[in-house]
Amino acid sequence: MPEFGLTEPRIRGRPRGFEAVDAIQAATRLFWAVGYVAASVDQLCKTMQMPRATLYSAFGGKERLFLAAIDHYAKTRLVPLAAALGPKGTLAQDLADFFDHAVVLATQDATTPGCLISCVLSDAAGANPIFRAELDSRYAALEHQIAVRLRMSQDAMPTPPEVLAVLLASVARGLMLRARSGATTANLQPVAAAAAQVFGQPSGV
Amino acid sequence: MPEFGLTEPRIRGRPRGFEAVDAIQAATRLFWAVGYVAASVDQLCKTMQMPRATLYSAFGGKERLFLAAIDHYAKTRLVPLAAALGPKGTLAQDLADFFDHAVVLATQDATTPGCLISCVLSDAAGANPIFRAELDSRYAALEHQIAVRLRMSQDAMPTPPEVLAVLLASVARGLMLRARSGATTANLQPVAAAAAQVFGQPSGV
DNA sequence: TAAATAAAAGAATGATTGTTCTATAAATTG
DNA sequence: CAATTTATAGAACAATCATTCTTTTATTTA
Repeated sequence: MPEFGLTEPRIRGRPRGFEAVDAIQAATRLFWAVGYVAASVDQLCKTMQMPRATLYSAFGGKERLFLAAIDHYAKTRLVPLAAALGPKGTLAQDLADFFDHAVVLATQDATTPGCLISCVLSDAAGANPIFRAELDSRYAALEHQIAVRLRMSQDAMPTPPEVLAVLLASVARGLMLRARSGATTANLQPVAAAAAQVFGQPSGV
Repeated sequence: MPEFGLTEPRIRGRPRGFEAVDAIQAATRLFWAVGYVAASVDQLCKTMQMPRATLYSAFGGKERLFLAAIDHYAKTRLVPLAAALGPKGTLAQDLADFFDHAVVLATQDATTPGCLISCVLSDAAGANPIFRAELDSRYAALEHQIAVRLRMSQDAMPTPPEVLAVLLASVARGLMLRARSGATTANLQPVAAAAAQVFGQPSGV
Protein backbone atom coordinates (compact mmCIF):
# COMPACT_ATOMS: atom_id res chain seq x y z
CA MET A 1 0.00 0.00 0.00
CA PRO A 2 1.60 3.25 -1.14
CA GLU A 3 1.95 6.19 1.14
CA PHE A 4 0.55 9.26 -0.55
CA GLY A 5 1.59 12.76 0.22
CA LEU A 6 4.39 15.12 -0.53
CA THR A 7 6.65 14.50 2.42
CA GLU A 8 9.32 12.21 0.94
CA PRO A 9 11.54 13.92 -1.63
CA ARG A 10 12.08 11.87 -4.80
CA ILE A 11 15.73 11.38 -5.77
CA ARG A 12 15.77 9.49 -9.07
CA GLY A 13 13.94 10.27 -12.27
CA ARG A 14 12.68 13.48 -13.75
CA PRO A 15 12.24 16.18 -11.11
CA ARG A 16 8.81 17.56 -10.37
CA GLY A 17 7.70 20.70 -12.11
CA PHE A 18 5.67 22.00 -9.19
CA GLU A 19 6.29 23.12 -5.66
CA ALA A 20 4.91 20.57 -3.23
CA VAL A 21 3.61 23.01 -0.64
CA ASP A 22 2.20 25.35 -3.28
CA ALA A 23 0.30 22.46 -4.85
CA ILE A 24 -1.42 21.28 -1.68
CA GLN A 25 -2.14 24.86 -0.72
CA ALA A 26 -3.78 25.52 -4.08
CA ALA A 27 -5.87 22.38 -3.76
CA THR A 28 -6.91 23.41 -0.26
CA ARG A 29 -7.99 26.80 -1.49
CA LEU A 30 -10.06 25.39 -4.36
CA PHE A 31 -11.86 22.90 -2.12
CA TRP A 32 -12.40 25.67 0.41
CA ALA A 33 -13.80 28.04 -2.19
CA VAL A 34 -16.23 25.81 -4.09
CA GLY A 35 -16.68 22.61 -2.11
CA TYR A 36 -15.53 19.01 -2.50
CA VAL A 37 -17.83 17.74 -5.24
CA ALA A 38 -17.82 21.01 -7.16
CA ALA A 39 -14.02 21.08 -7.32
CA SER A 40 -13.21 19.00 -10.41
CA VAL A 41 -9.98 17.13 -10.97
CA ASP A 42 -9.48 19.31 -14.04
CA GLN A 43 -9.63 22.47 -11.98
CA LEU A 44 -7.45 20.91 -9.31
CA CYS A 45 -4.77 19.99 -11.84
CA LYS A 46 -4.78 23.49 -13.24
CA THR A 47 -4.48 25.27 -9.93
CA MET A 48 -1.94 22.75 -8.64
CA GLN A 49 0.02 23.07 -11.89
CA MET A 50 0.48 19.37 -12.41
CA PRO A 51 -0.79 16.80 -14.89
CA ARG A 52 -3.52 14.40 -13.94
CA ALA A 53 -1.24 11.40 -13.76
CA THR A 54 0.96 13.19 -11.25
CA LEU A 55 -2.01 14.09 -9.07
CA TYR A 56 -3.01 10.45 -8.98
CA SER A 57 0.47 9.08 -8.36
CA ALA A 58 1.25 11.69 -5.73
CA PHE A 59 -2.08 11.76 -3.93
CA GLY A 60 -4.02 8.67 -4.93
CA GLY A 61 -7.07 10.43 -6.28
CA LYS A 62 -9.54 13.15 -5.42
CA GLU A 63 -10.79 11.71 -2.15
CA ARG A 64 -7.31 11.27 -0.67
CA LEU A 65 -6.25 14.66 -1.98
CA PHE A 66 -9.17 16.18 -0.12
CA LEU A 67 -8.10 14.44 3.08
CA ALA A 68 -4.58 15.76 2.52
CA ALA A 69 -6.02 19.24 2.04
CA ILE A 70 -7.97 18.90 5.29
CA ASP A 71 -4.78 17.89 7.04
CA HIS A 72 -2.87 20.81 5.56
CA TYR A 73 -5.67 23.15 6.57
CA ALA A 74 -5.63 21.81 10.11
CA LYS A 75 -1.86 22.18 10.41
CA THR A 76 -1.67 25.67 8.96
CA ARG A 77 -4.98 27.15 10.15
CA LEU A 78 -6.33 25.27 13.12
CA VAL A 79 -3.10 24.81 15.01
CA PRO A 80 -2.65 28.61 15.23
CA LEU A 81 -6.32 28.95 16.13
CA ALA A 82 -6.04 26.51 19.02
CA ALA A 83 -2.80 28.18 20.08
CA ALA A 84 -4.79 31.33 20.77
CA LEU A 85 -6.27 29.48 23.73
CA GLY A 86 -2.90 29.74 25.40
CA PRO A 87 -2.96 29.74 28.30
CA LYS A 88 -1.41 33.18 28.04
CA GLY A 89 -3.81 35.36 30.03
CA THR A 90 -7.09 35.01 31.85
CA LEU A 91 -9.66 32.66 30.45
CA ALA A 92 -11.65 35.65 29.26
CA GLN A 93 -8.63 37.09 27.45
CA ASP A 94 -7.69 33.80 25.86
CA LEU A 95 -11.25 33.16 24.72
CA ALA A 96 -11.39 36.64 23.24
CA ASP A 97 -8.25 35.84 21.27
CA PHE A 98 -9.65 32.49 20.22
CA PHE A 99 -12.99 33.76 18.92
CA ASP A 100 -11.38 36.74 17.26
CA HIS A 101 -8.90 34.48 15.53
CA ALA A 102 -11.76 32.32 14.31
CA VAL A 103 -13.50 35.34 12.83
CA VAL A 104 -10.37 36.49 11.04
CA LEU A 105 -9.73 33.01 9.66
CA ALA A 106 -13.24 32.83 8.27
CA THR A 107 -13.42 36.34 6.85
CA GLN A 108 -9.92 37.38 5.82
CA ASP A 109 -10.17 36.07 2.26
CA ALA A 110 -13.47 36.66 0.45
CA THR A 111 -12.68 33.90 -2.06
CA THR A 112 -12.54 31.32 0.74
CA PRO A 113 -15.22 32.38 3.22
CA GLY A 114 -15.94 30.29 6.28
CA CYS A 115 -14.14 27.14 7.29
CA LEU A 116 -12.99 24.25 5.10
CA ILE A 117 -14.04 21.78 7.75
CA SER A 118 -17.29 23.32 8.96
CA CYS A 119 -18.58 24.50 5.58
CA VAL A 120 -17.16 22.02 3.08
CA LEU A 121 -16.27 18.80 4.88
CA SER A 122 -19.58 18.98 6.76
CA ASP A 123 -21.46 18.83 3.45
CA ALA A 124 -19.30 16.05 2.04
CA ALA A 125 -19.77 14.10 5.27
CA GLY A 126 -23.38 13.48 4.25
CA ALA A 127 -22.56 11.17 1.37
CA ASN A 128 -19.26 9.68 2.51
CA PRO A 129 -18.71 7.81 5.80
CA ILE A 130 -14.94 8.34 5.61
CA PHE A 131 -15.51 12.08 5.50
CA ARG A 132 -17.99 11.85 8.34
CA ALA A 133 -15.44 10.07 10.50
CA GLU A 134 -12.86 12.67 9.54
CA LEU A 135 -15.25 15.46 10.50
CA ASP A 136 -15.97 13.82 13.82
CA SER A 137 -12.31 13.39 14.70
CA ARG A 138 -11.41 16.95 13.70
CA TYR A 139 -14.25 18.27 15.81
CA ALA A 140 -13.31 16.08 18.77
CA ALA A 141 -9.69 17.20 18.55
CA LEU A 142 -10.53 20.88 18.90
CA GLU A 143 -12.99 20.20 21.69
CA HIS A 144 -10.33 18.25 23.55
CA GLN A 145 -7.92 21.18 23.34
CA ILE A 146 -10.57 23.56 24.60
CA ALA A 147 -11.44 21.22 27.49
CA VAL A 148 -7.77 21.07 28.49
CA ARG A 149 -7.64 24.84 28.57
CA LEU A 150 -10.84 25.08 30.60
CA ARG A 151 -9.48 22.73 33.23
CA MET A 152 -6.53 25.09 33.71
CA SER A 153 -8.89 27.83 34.74
CA GLN A 154 -9.22 28.39 38.50
CA ASP A 155 -12.95 28.94 38.29
CA ALA A 156 -15.28 26.32 39.65
CA MET A 157 -17.62 25.50 36.80
CA PRO A 158 -21.11 24.07 37.25
CA THR A 159 -20.92 22.73 33.68
CA PRO A 160 -18.42 19.92 33.00
CA PRO A 161 -15.46 21.11 30.89
CA GLU A 162 -16.18 18.49 28.22
CA VAL A 163 -19.67 19.84 27.71
CA LEU A 164 -18.59 23.46 27.86
CA ALA A 165 -15.85 22.71 25.35
CA VAL A 166 -18.40 21.48 22.79
CA LEU A 167 -20.42 24.61 23.40
CA LEU A 168 -17.44 26.91 22.88
CA ALA A 169 -16.42 25.03 19.75
CA SER A 170 -20.00 25.33 18.50
CA VAL A 171 -19.85 29.10 18.87
CA ALA A 172 -16.68 29.23 16.82
CA ARG A 173 -18.20 27.01 14.13
CA GLY A 174 -21.35 29.08 14.03
CA LEU A 175 -19.22 32.15 13.37
CA MET A 176 -17.54 30.31 10.49
CA LEU A 177 -20.93 29.54 8.98
CA ARG A 178 -22.01 33.14 9.24
CA ALA A 179 -18.86 34.18 7.40
CA ARG A 180 -19.75 31.75 4.60
CA SER A 181 -22.88 33.78 3.91
CA GLY A 182 -20.81 36.91 3.43
CA ALA A 183 -20.57 38.41 6.91
CA THR A 184 -17.43 40.52 7.25
CA THR A 185 -14.78 40.77 9.92
CA ALA A 186 -16.44 43.94 11.17
CA ASN A 187 -19.82 42.20 11.33
CA LEU A 188 -18.56 39.29 13.39
CA GLN A 189 -15.94 40.76 15.70
CA PRO A 190 -18.56 42.23 18.06
CA VAL A 191 -20.18 38.81 18.19
CA ALA A 192 -16.85 37.21 19.00
CA ALA A 193 -16.27 39.78 21.73
CA ALA A 194 -19.69 39.12 23.21
CA ALA A 195 -18.98 35.39 23.23
CA ALA A 196 -15.70 35.93 25.04
CA GLN A 197 -17.42 38.13 27.57
CA VAL A 198 -20.20 35.64 28.27
CA PHE A 199 -18.00 32.62 28.62
CA GLY A 200 -15.11 34.41 30.22
CA GLN A 201 -16.84 35.77 33.29
CA PRO A 202 -15.71 33.87 36.44
CA SER A 203 -18.04 31.06 37.43
CA GLY A 204 -20.34 32.20 34.72
CA VAL A 205 -20.87 28.70 33.50
CA MET B 1 -41.47 34.33 -16.84
CA PRO B 2 -43.10 31.19 -15.45
CA GLU B 3 -43.74 30.76 -11.77
CA PHE B 4 -42.31 27.46 -10.63
CA GLY B 5 -43.55 25.52 -7.67
CA LEU B 6 -46.36 23.21 -6.80
CA THR B 7 -48.83 25.67 -5.33
CA GLU B 8 -51.25 26.14 -8.24
CA PRO B 9 -53.32 23.02 -9.04
CA ARG B 10 -53.46 22.21 -12.73
CA ILE B 11 -57.00 21.81 -14.13
CA ARG B 12 -56.60 20.85 -17.75
CA GLY B 13 -54.54 18.07 -19.27
CA ARG B 14 -53.33 14.77 -17.93
CA PRO B 15 -53.24 14.74 -14.13
CA ARG B 16 -49.96 14.37 -12.29
CA GLY B 17 -48.85 10.96 -11.16
CA PHE B 18 -47.15 12.16 -7.99
CA GLU B 19 -48.13 13.91 -4.78
CA ALA B 20 -46.87 17.47 -4.78
CA VAL B 21 -45.93 17.68 -1.12
CA ASP B 22 -44.36 14.21 -1.15
CA ALA B 23 -42.21 15.17 -4.11
CA ILE B 24 -40.75 18.33 -2.61
CA GLN B 25 -40.27 16.55 0.69
CA ALA B 26 -38.37 13.75 -1.00
CA ALA B 27 -36.17 16.26 -2.83
CA THR B 28 -35.52 18.10 0.42
CA ARG B 29 -34.46 14.89 2.11
CA LEU B 30 -32.08 13.90 -0.69
CA PHE B 31 -30.38 17.32 -0.76
CA TRP B 32 -30.20 17.23 3.02
CA ALA B 33 -28.67 13.78 3.06
CA VAL B 34 -25.99 14.04 0.38
CA GLY B 35 -25.59 17.71 -0.52
CA TYR B 36 -26.56 19.88 -3.47
CA VAL B 37 -23.96 18.87 -6.06
CA ALA B 38 -23.93 15.22 -5.03
CA ALA B 39 -27.69 14.92 -5.47
CA SER B 40 -28.09 14.14 -9.17
CA VAL B 41 -31.19 14.91 -11.22
CA ASP B 42 -31.46 11.16 -11.83
CA GLN B 43 -31.65 10.45 -8.11
CA LEU B 44 -34.02 13.37 -7.59
CA CYS B 45 -36.41 12.09 -10.26
CA LYS B 46 -36.39 8.63 -8.72
CA THR B 47 -37.08 9.76 -5.18
CA MET B 48 -39.63 12.33 -6.34
CA GLN B 49 -41.28 9.71 -8.55
CA MET B 50 -41.56 11.91 -11.58
CA PRO B 51 -39.97 12.00 -15.03
CA ARG B 52 -37.25 14.46 -15.84
CA ALA B 53 -39.43 16.59 -18.07
CA THR B 54 -41.91 17.06 -15.25
CA LEU B 55 -39.18 18.08 -12.83
CA TYR B 56 -38.03 20.71 -15.29
CA SER B 57 -41.50 21.98 -16.17
CA ALA B 58 -42.62 22.04 -12.53
CA PHE B 59 -39.47 23.41 -10.94
CA GLY B 60 -37.34 24.90 -13.68
CA GLY B 61 -34.24 22.82 -13.06
CA LYS B 62 -31.98 21.63 -10.28
CA GLU B 63 -31.00 25.02 -8.93
CA ARG B 64 -34.56 26.25 -8.55
CA LEU B 65 -35.65 22.93 -7.14
CA PHE B 66 -32.99 23.32 -4.48
CA LEU B 67 -34.28 26.77 -3.62
CA ALA B 68 -37.79 25.31 -3.39
CA ALA B 69 -36.44 22.61 -1.08
CA ILE B 70 -34.79 25.26 1.09
CA ASP B 71 -38.09 27.08 1.29
CA HIS B 72 -39.98 23.92 2.18
CA TYR B 73 -37.39 23.13 4.84
CA ALA B 74 -37.70 26.61 6.29
CA LYS B 75 -41.47 26.42 6.44
CA THR B 76 -41.68 22.93 7.91
CA ARG B 77 -38.57 22.90 10.10
CA LEU B 78 -37.42 26.40 10.93
CA VAL B 79 -40.80 27.95 11.62
CA PRO B 80 -41.41 25.46 14.46
CA LEU B 81 -37.84 26.01 15.64
CA ALA B 82 -38.30 29.77 15.86
CA ALA B 83 -41.69 29.25 17.49
CA ALA B 84 -39.89 27.63 20.41
CA LEU B 85 -38.61 31.10 21.26
CA GLY B 86 -42.13 31.99 22.31
CA PRO B 87 -42.32 34.08 24.29
CA LYS B 88 -43.96 31.44 26.44
CA GLY B 89 -41.86 31.44 29.60
CA THR B 90 -38.77 33.15 30.93
CA LEU B 91 -35.98 33.86 28.48
CA ALA B 92 -34.03 31.01 30.03
CA GLN B 93 -36.90 28.60 29.52
CA ASP B 94 -37.57 29.69 25.97
CA LEU B 95 -33.90 29.46 25.06
CA ALA B 96 -33.76 25.98 26.55
CA ASP B 97 -36.67 25.00 24.32
CA PHE B 98 -35.06 26.62 21.32
CA PHE B 99 -31.66 24.94 21.66
CA ASP B 100 -33.22 21.61 22.51
CA HIS B 101 -35.46 21.84 19.46
CA ALA B 102 -32.41 22.58 17.32
CA VAL B 103 -30.65 19.49 18.63
CA VAL B 104 -33.65 17.29 17.94
CA LEU B 105 -34.02 18.68 14.43
CA ALA B 106 -30.39 17.95 13.66
CA THR B 107 -30.21 14.50 15.22
CA GLN B 108 -33.64 12.89 14.94
CA ASP B 109 -33.01 11.24 11.58
CA ALA B 110 -29.61 9.67 11.05
CA THR B 111 -30.02 9.77 7.27
CA THR B 112 -30.32 13.57 7.33
CA PRO B 113 -27.93 14.70 10.05
CA GLY B 114 -27.42 18.38 10.72
CA CYS B 115 -29.18 21.23 8.96
CA LEU B 116 -30.00 21.61 5.28
CA ILE B 117 -29.10 25.29 5.43
CA SER B 118 -26.05 25.21 7.68
CA CYS B 119 -24.49 22.02 6.32
CA VAL B 120 -25.58 21.88 2.67
CA LEU B 121 -26.49 25.36 1.51
CA SER B 122 -23.38 26.73 3.25
CA ASP B 123 -21.20 24.52 1.03
CA ALA B 124 -23.12 25.36 -2.14
CA ALA B 125 -22.86 29.05 -1.28
CA GLY B 126 -19.16 28.90 -2.08
CA ALA B 127 -19.61 28.39 -5.80
CA ASN B 128 -22.95 30.12 -6.39
CA PRO B 129 -23.73 33.76 -5.53
CA ILE B 130 -27.48 33.10 -5.62
CA PHE B 131 -27.07 30.45 -2.96
CA ARG B 132 -24.84 32.75 -0.94
CA ALA B 133 -27.51 35.44 -0.96
CA GLU B 134 -30.09 32.84 0.01
CA LEU B 135 -27.92 31.68 2.89
CA ASP B 136 -27.43 35.24 4.07
CA SER B 137 -31.14 36.03 4.03
CA ARG B 138 -32.10 32.80 5.81
CA TYR B 139 -29.50 33.51 8.48
CA ALA B 140 -30.64 37.11 8.85
CA ALA B 141 -34.27 36.05 9.18
CA LEU B 142 -33.60 33.77 12.15
CA GLU B 143 -31.39 36.34 13.81
CA HIS B 144 -34.11 38.93 13.45
CA GLN B 145 -36.61 36.64 15.18
CA ILE B 146 -34.18 36.01 18.01
CA ALA B 147 -33.51 39.73 18.41
CA VAL B 148 -37.23 40.42 18.64
CA ARG B 149 -37.52 37.83 21.41
CA LEU B 150 -34.53 39.28 23.26
CA ARG B 151 -36.02 42.74 23.26
CA MET B 152 -39.09 41.33 25.02
CA SER B 153 -36.94 40.24 27.92
CA GLN B 154 -36.98 42.55 30.93
CA ASP B 155 -33.28 42.19 31.54
CA ALA B 156 -30.98 45.06 30.82
CA MET B 157 -28.37 43.68 28.49
CA PRO B 158 -24.88 45.14 28.08
CA THR B 159 -24.70 43.52 24.63
CA PRO B 160 -27.02 44.88 21.91
CA PRO B 161 -29.80 42.41 21.04
CA GLU B 162 -28.74 42.35 17.38
CA VAL B 163 -25.25 41.18 18.32
CA LEU B 164 -26.50 38.75 20.91
CA ALA B 165 -28.96 37.34 18.40
CA VAL B 166 -26.15 36.47 16.00
CA LEU B 167 -24.32 34.81 18.85
CA LEU B 168 -27.32 32.71 19.86
CA ALA B 169 -27.97 31.74 16.26
CA SER B 170 -24.32 30.77 15.95
CA VAL B 171 -24.64 28.42 18.89
CA ALA B 172 -27.62 26.72 17.28
CA ARG B 173 -25.77 26.40 13.98
CA GLY B 174 -22.71 25.01 15.69
CA LEU B 175 -24.89 22.33 17.25
CA MET B 176 -26.22 21.47 13.78
CA LEU B 177 -22.68 21.04 12.51
CA ARG B 178 -21.77 18.76 15.37
CA ALA B 179 -24.76 16.60 14.56
CA ARG B 180 -23.53 16.32 10.97
CA SER B 181 -20.43 14.53 12.24
CA GLY B 182 -22.55 11.91 13.96
CA ALA B 183 -23.19 13.36 17.42
CA THR B 184 -26.42 12.03 18.89
CA THR B 185 -29.33 13.69 20.66
CA ALA B 186 -27.90 12.44 23.95
CA ASN B 187 -24.50 13.89 23.12
CA LEU B 188 -25.82 17.34 22.33
CA GLN B 189 -28.68 17.88 24.73
CA PRO B 190 -26.36 18.66 27.67
CA VAL B 191 -24.63 21.19 25.45
CA ALA B 192 -27.95 22.76 24.54
CA ALA B 193 -28.87 22.90 28.21
CA ALA B 194 -25.59 24.57 29.07
CA ALA B 195 -26.15 27.13 26.35
CA ALA B 196 -29.60 27.95 27.69
CA GLN B 197 -28.22 28.31 31.16
CA VAL B 198 -25.41 30.63 30.12
CA PHE B 199 -27.51 32.92 27.98
CA GLY B 200 -30.59 32.71 30.11
CA GLN B 201 -29.24 34.03 33.36
CA PRO B 202 -30.57 37.55 34.07
CA SER B 203 -28.23 40.31 32.97
CA GLY B 204 -25.74 37.65 32.11
CA VAL B 205 -24.96 39.21 28.82
C1' DT C 1 27.59 6.56 -22.13
C1' DA C 2 23.83 3.23 -21.23
C1' DA C 3 20.26 1.60 -18.10
C1' DA C 4 16.95 2.79 -14.80
C1' DT C 5 13.70 5.74 -12.86
C1' DA C 6 10.05 8.98 -12.43
C1' DA C 7 7.48 12.96 -14.01
C1' DA C 8 5.23 15.51 -17.99
C1' DA C 9 1.94 15.85 -21.52
C1' DG C 10 -2.10 14.64 -23.23
C1' DA C 11 -5.05 11.27 -25.41
C1' DA C 12 -8.58 7.86 -24.22
C1' DT C 13 -11.62 5.68 -21.09
C1' DG C 14 -16.55 4.75 -19.89
C1' DA C 15 -19.71 6.66 -16.76
C1' DT C 16 -22.44 10.31 -15.36
C1' DT C 17 -23.74 15.14 -15.53
C1' DG C 18 -27.85 18.64 -16.35
C1' DT C 19 -30.93 19.65 -19.88
C1' DT C 20 -33.99 19.13 -23.90
C1' DC C 21 -36.46 16.62 -27.29
C1' DT C 22 -40.02 13.50 -29.36
C1' DA C 23 -43.85 10.58 -29.04
C1' DT C 24 -47.56 8.83 -26.31
C1' DA C 25 -51.25 8.93 -22.80
C1' DA C 26 -54.87 10.94 -20.09
C1' DA C 27 -57.51 14.47 -18.73
C1' DT C 28 -60.80 18.83 -19.76
C1' DT C 29 -63.21 22.04 -22.92
C1' DG C 30 -66.18 23.40 -26.80
C1' DC D 1 -66.64 13.60 -30.63
C1' DA D 2 -62.85 16.70 -31.86
C1' DA D 3 -59.60 19.98 -30.15
C1' DT D 4 -56.77 21.37 -26.54
C1' DT D 5 -53.88 20.80 -22.74
C1' DT D 6 -50.68 18.74 -19.77
C1' DA D 7 -48.16 14.82 -17.92
C1' DT D 8 -45.55 10.53 -18.95
C1' DA D 9 -41.94 7.72 -20.72
C1' DG D 10 -37.72 7.50 -22.37
C1' DA D 11 -34.46 8.58 -25.96
C1' DA D 12 -30.95 11.93 -27.10
C1' DC D 13 -27.80 15.58 -26.12
C1' DA D 14 -23.27 17.64 -25.61
C1' DA D 15 -20.53 18.42 -21.67
C1' DT D 16 -18.14 17.03 -17.95
C1' DC D 17 -16.87 13.67 -14.52
C1' DA D 18 -12.90 10.74 -12.22
C1' DT D 19 -9.61 7.64 -13.63
C1' DT D 20 -6.09 5.25 -16.47
C1' DC D 21 -3.35 4.77 -20.35
C1' DT D 22 0.68 5.68 -23.65
C1' DT D 23 4.45 8.29 -25.16
C1' DT D 24 7.96 11.49 -24.38
C1' DT D 25 11.26 14.00 -21.50
C1' DA D 26 14.46 14.74 -17.87
C1' DT D 27 17.14 13.18 -14.31
C1' DT D 28 20.31 9.79 -11.51
C1' DT D 29 23.06 5.73 -11.17
C1' DA D 30 26.34 2.29 -12.74
